Amino acid sequence: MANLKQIAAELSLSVTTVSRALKDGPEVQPSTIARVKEAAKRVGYLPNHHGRALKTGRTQTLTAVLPMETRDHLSDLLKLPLIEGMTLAARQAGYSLSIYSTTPDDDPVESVQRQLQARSTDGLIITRLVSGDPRVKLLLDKRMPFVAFGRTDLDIAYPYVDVDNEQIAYEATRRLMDKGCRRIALQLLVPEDQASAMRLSGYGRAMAEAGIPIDQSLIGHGMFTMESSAAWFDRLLACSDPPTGLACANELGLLGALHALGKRGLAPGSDVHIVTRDSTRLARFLPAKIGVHSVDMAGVGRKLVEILENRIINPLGPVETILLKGEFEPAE
Amino acid sequence: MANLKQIAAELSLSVTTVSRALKDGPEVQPSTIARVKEAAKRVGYLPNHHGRALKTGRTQTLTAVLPMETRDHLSDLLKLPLIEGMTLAARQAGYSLSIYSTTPDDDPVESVQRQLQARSTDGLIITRLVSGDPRVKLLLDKRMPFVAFGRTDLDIAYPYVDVDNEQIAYEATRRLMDKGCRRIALQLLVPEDQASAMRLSGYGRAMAEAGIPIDQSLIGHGMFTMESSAAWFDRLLACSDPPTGLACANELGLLGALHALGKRGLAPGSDVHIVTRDSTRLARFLPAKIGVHSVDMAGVGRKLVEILENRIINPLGPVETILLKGEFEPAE
DNA sequence: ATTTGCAATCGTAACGTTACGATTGCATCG
DNA sequence: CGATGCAATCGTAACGTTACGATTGCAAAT
Repeated sequence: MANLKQIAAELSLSVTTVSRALKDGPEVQPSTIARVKEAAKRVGYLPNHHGRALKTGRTQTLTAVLPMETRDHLSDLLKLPLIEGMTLAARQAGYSLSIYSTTPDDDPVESVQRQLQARSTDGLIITRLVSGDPRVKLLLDKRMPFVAFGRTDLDIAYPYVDVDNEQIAYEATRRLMDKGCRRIALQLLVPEDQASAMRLSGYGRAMAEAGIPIDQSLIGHGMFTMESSAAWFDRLLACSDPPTGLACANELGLLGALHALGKRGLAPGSDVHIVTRDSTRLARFLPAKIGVHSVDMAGVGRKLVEILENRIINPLGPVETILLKGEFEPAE
Repeated sequence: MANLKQIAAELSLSVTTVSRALKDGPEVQPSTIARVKEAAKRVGYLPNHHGRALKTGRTQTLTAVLPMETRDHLSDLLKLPLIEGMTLAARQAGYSLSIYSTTPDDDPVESVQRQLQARSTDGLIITRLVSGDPRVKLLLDKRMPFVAFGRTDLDIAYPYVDVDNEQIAYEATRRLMDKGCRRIALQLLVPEDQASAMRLSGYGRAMAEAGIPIDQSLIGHGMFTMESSAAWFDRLLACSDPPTGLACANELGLLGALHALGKRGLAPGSDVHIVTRDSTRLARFLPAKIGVHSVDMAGVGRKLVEILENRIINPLGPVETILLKGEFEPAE
């Protein structure tokens, strides 16, 4: 493998000059730069990542910490476009992206701490923020560049990209009301999950405006998988006063609910009106009338990387935040 | 950040001894080892990744090259469990996993070459093999440890994990015939894609056994997205002699086809029998009778990492290959 | 008393890069 | 003509780690 030393020897230059020439240092004569670059190309020189990292402290690696909801790998599908968006944007910016999957058994704070201490990454992307998320404080304290997908309820400025879950849930609930629904079921993940909390808040706002009291039994927690969603919705449908509307947490929640409906011979769009969030565009292709809030997760991924990159380059720069409105698409 | 030097200074030992003690070197007195480890723990020592990598040439990083089928991030859903399986297994083995997404515009060989030259990874996971895939020869030549998800038609031994697509497609076709189908449509990706080639071969075998001539118009290529699948199947259904059976390429192909069926008011399981491959377990939850070949992609991811790890540790060891049978699950 | 053998530890160099502070050669100025 | 300034380049040290070949101290053997 070619290195600076070899190129230097070949051209009777110093390693320093070669190093500088390759980054167009103003101290080097243009003709020398050209000679060096030609030689570098000829011998197929590529800078050694680790030599550089050791010297500069920069690794050109970003790390995304992604939680798996369940132990057996059945994760929210939005992660796929998110990952693709992040990896592509990272690559374009000259970074490589490392995925750190965590299981429900992992302590989220410890996962972050490990990344911090090893100093093997230039920046961190954290997701699934919880109320008062301790990772935010930790990362700010340690001055590790990071960006969050999602907000939390802390009174600190930090960079994030988030979807306006409150607004989306509000709108979703309103749509269902427009269809005549008054008993509206809502899927959430866990109460600590800040996105779920915001969704609950938006749902509550819409219900309050309509003067409908909230029935706690219609609010489902732990809707991580198709199985849990199906079982939950099946129970609801079996009640004496079953829901006529449903706001799903995500694609998996939707599929589970449809399964429960199908088993009872009920039709989505007539017996029960359904609205869901969707990032794979899957909901649109189901043979069922479903209202869809589509969120461009690949775009979120790109934005996350962009903000993180700025953070790394200029740690004292303005704290960028992005709040995306979901786009509502009525069923055809 | 704590380093060997600091620990050495604190204990009045040499850096060498500290380094050895931390890896339980037999040259170091047990009591010294204990002292060193205690100190390391106390100051929160973690080895610097880049110092080590520079010295040893090992990076403790694996890279998975994953192709995006389309420019706009709508990828085969099997990638999600695959990624999760890989990242978890990599983490357990002490590696971090880097995802290198490629777009249809990227040259696959060049993508691999870049990884090779930068020497920033200990091993490569390549996927979506094509006929006579040049990457296999390249990686063997350059002695870069790698493992493939999928086989190719080269007469060289190399490590891989693959799904028996020939068998799955054969079985799928047979199932459809058992339902009485004779006009059976088949979804493929691209002709070069080796998995598609195997599926075509299995389909052909079943058709030949049943004495049914193959109608090329029933074989759909480019079934990467729900859109393309829907459009294709819609055209087929409009024919004078439409298919009564369909073997889908994957979840997205299935959803697209269901969409086309739904638009025409046709029912899966009666008007058209459907069989699909599934790794997200999504197909099982659709309100439709669908035969499912379920493939445990998280398991595939784990196996890939396992084999790659062995390859890195012992490059001259036996070439491990794994061929997974798909598990057929009839619709309930 | 000197040598030998061994256990425990050490010092140095090296991996490839970059930052910093020299050093050189040459033209220009007073 | 000697001093000054500048452009171009250089040498060295350092990042944190590990490999290799010393070196030390001490007990046992000659």
